[in-house]
Amino acid sequence: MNRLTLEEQKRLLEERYSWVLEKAKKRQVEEKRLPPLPGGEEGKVVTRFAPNPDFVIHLGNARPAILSHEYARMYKGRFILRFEDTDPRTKRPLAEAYSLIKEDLRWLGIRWDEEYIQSLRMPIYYDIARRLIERGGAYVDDRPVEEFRRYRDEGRLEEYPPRRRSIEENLELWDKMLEGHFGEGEAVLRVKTDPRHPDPSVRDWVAFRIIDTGRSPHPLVGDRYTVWPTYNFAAAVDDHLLGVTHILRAKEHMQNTVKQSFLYKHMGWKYPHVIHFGRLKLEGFVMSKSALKKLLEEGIFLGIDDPRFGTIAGLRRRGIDPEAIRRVILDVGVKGTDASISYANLAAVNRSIVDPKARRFMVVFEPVELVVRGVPEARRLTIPFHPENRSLGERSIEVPKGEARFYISGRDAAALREGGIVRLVEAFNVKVERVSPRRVEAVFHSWGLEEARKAKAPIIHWVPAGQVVEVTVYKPEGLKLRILHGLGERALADARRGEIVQFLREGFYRIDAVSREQGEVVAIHAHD
RNA sequence: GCCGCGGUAGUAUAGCCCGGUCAAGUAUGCGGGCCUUUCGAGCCCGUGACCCGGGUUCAAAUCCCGGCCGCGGCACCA
Repeated sequence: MNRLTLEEQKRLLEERYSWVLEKAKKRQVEEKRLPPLPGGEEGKVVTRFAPNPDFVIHLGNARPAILSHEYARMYKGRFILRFEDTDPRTKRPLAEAYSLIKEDLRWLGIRWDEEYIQSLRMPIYYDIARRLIERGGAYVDDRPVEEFRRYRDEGRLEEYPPRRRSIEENLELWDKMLEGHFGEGEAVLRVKTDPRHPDPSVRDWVAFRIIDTGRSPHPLVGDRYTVWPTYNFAAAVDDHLLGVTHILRAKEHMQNTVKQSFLYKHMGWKYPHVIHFGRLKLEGFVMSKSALKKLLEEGIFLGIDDPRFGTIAGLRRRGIDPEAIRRVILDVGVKGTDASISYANLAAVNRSIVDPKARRFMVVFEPVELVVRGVPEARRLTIPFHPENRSLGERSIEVPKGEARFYISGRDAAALREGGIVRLVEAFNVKVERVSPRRVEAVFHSWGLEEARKAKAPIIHWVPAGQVVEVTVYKPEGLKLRILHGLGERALADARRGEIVQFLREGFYRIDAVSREQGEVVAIHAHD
């Protein structure tokens, strides 16, 4: 084929294999692209990912992160990372979470152009609050909540006395709030909205409340502040100040968009474009932060990155390639409906990414001894780590002359019949003589693959006795973790921690721990 | 209950804005075959969906109305 000229090759390709071309063309066209952003202009798009650092992120959080990042890149714009940590009381930030989240994002291939932490921007929020009051867009409410609710729910919010205060009075009370004249729960700053808005929660929502940081200190700023902006205030202000043009967020924020737009109106700002998408669920995985926290407290889990968790760290530890996560999220896209991804689907995508680069190793579970007599000569078998990708290298295994001992998997041993021929993959063929539960006896038959084919012999994997490493495998099954023990070939002791490998005929695994001295390996099952 | 959003095969998604080319595309799953020194990969064939009911129209997955179902919100959380 390569002796033909390029022209001849082309012609041949077109005549006889045009479908290959069409397929290739098709694939290019179908390479998943995100739909264009409304009002998206090249070089001018600014997006952000704004996690609460109260825990690590999971697959659901990764969606806005990846989509926002992807859009910023697509339009050659800016991507901002912003930590929203303005509730030291009920959603207390976790000091480690800031860096854990960044680690997860980097692993996902996300790079941010700017980084902000809201708890470090408090003076900015205070300043905007003052300007908002000066514009008559907010008032201090120092009455008990019940009273506010009564007015609100009776549709008489216009008559609510604090709402009717003068700007001067509000400025004074605001200063008092900042000076610490009020305790927790004694005063809030409310944004004036449509007092008759159909959604009561929109009516005069809270922009700032008082949190006793003496009792619940903030991990970054301790008790320096007691007047804290709510999510809606801080996020809205920052989106404007940082020049965010497009907000991509889950639909639980829909009402927040409505609330925040009142603030924008008061300030004369233009609200960014917003895209709301549905929730993303990974079937069979625990996703909710609170549920995860609870499980962790109960023990019995390997940590925040337990492979049974839908956290990014958990998926990483399980052997999922970041590219697989990216593809799945891009495939799910920006639809408003909830999506439920099956692990089979994620696994299929992952397999296609990992398969070309995963080294193959032989590991047998429930090992059964196989004794082969009559090996005609000693041989040093050189076996590549990957059937197609030779750049992954090879290892050699010695087979002695005469009697050779191996281990094969219990499952394969159980399927053997006396008198049958079986091929030890990449080695030779044997004829089975005796099968007992713990031991199989066989006699050398032939070296060649052809003979095995002719005899329709099954091809099984094996491990040479005396040259093994102990393999412990964790196999996540829902919330259970099955533990399997096996024997692996010696070369496995050289695997790198974190490497994703294939155990021949047993599926893909991530190497979780290696102890070369002890000859022990721990691996986590990713998928078949 | 109130406010809002949405419903395409088992799952996910394309198409819906700008009705016909859609007896609906793709991926994954599932069934079968080929290939292969793996039960992996690759290749081929098959399977299977427009929530329901009305309306508009020559023509509706696409537009309109109603119903049903799902989801989100209704915090001094994010």
